[in-house]
Amino acid sequence: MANDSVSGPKLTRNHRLVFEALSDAGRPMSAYELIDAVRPAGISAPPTVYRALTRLIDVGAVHRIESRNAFVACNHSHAGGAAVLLLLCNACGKADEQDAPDIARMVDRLAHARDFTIASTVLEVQGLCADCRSAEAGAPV
Amino acid sequence: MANDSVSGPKLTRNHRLVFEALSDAGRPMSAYELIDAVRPAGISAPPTVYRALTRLIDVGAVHRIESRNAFVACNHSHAGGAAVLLLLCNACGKADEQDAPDIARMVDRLAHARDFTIASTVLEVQGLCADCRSAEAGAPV
DNA sequence: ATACAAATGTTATAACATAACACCTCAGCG
DNA sequence: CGCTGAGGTGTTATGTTATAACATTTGTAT
Repeated sequence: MANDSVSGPKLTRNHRLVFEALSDAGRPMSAYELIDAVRPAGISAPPTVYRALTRLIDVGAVHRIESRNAFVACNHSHAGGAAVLLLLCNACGKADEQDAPDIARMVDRLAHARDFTIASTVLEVQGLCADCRSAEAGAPV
Repeated sequence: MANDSVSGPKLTRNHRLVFEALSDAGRPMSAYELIDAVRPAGISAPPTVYRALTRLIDVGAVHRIESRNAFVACNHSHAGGAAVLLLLCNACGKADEQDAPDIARMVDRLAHARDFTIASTVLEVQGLCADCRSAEAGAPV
C-alpha cells in the first residue's frame, strides 16, 4: 500500500474507512460498490461516501475514473500534482496509473497556445493490459 | 458546419435529427437535453436518443465528453481517427476540439512500453477559455 | 462553557443510462 | 408477389450514479 498515511490534512474515520476499502480492493470501484464495502462499518448512505471520495480526491489519495464512473486509490508518488495517465484494462478491470510529465507538458503547451487556462486534466486510455492480452492469446475459447 | 453530410454509412432520420440538434446547439448537451430538443420531432424516449448517439459516436460524428456526461458534435477533419483533445470551459460550457497527433503519439508510445493495447483514448482538459478569462478579468463581480 | 467551523446522518429526489421485448421497415430473393 | 431476415424503432420499466436540503453532532479554540 503506497498511501497508508496520507499525511497532510487530517482525515476522519469515514475518510479512512473509504480509502482503506478502496485501497484494499486494489482495483477501481464504483461509489455504490464502496458503499457496500463500508456498510459493515456502519456507513450506508451515498452522501457519506461521496463526501469522503470528494475529500480524498482533493488531497490526491484517490483518482476518479471519468470514463467508468469509478474511483481508484492512488498508488503513486505524486511528484508535483501533475496530471496522471490511467491505463484501464477492459478485461480485468484494473487501472494502471502512470506518471506522464512529458504528456502533461504537451497538454499544457497546447492549452497555453489556445489561451486556455487549465484547472484539471483527464488522461484515460482503455484497452487490454499485458496480462489479459497474453491470456487471451494463450487460452482461446 | 463541418459534418452536415457524414457520407459513409447510412444514417436514419433519427440519427439525423439527433445530430442536427446537437450540431445546431454548437455546444455540448446532455442526453436528456437532447431528448427535449428532438421531442418536437416526435422522439421522446431515452433509448431512441442513446441509440442514435451510440451510432453517431461510432461513425465519428459525435464525441462523448466523459468528464461531463455530455455529447458534442464533431467539428473537425478527423485525419485518421486519431485521438482528440477537448478543451472544456467551466464558465461558458463550450467544448473546443483539438487535433493533437503529437500527444496521441506519446500516449501510444507509453502504452506500448507497458505492453498495453489501446482500444480508445480520452483526453479532456477542464478550465477557462480565452473569452471567459478576459471576461472574468474585465468585469469583476 | 461556549461558540464556531467542519463533518455527518437522513430522507428524498435528480440525472444518467440500459434491459427486455414487441413491432415495423425495407432490401434481397424465389 | 410474398416471404424472410437484419437492423432500426417504440415503449415500459428499471438500474445506476449523484446531489439537494436540512437537522444534528463533533472537534477545536478561546
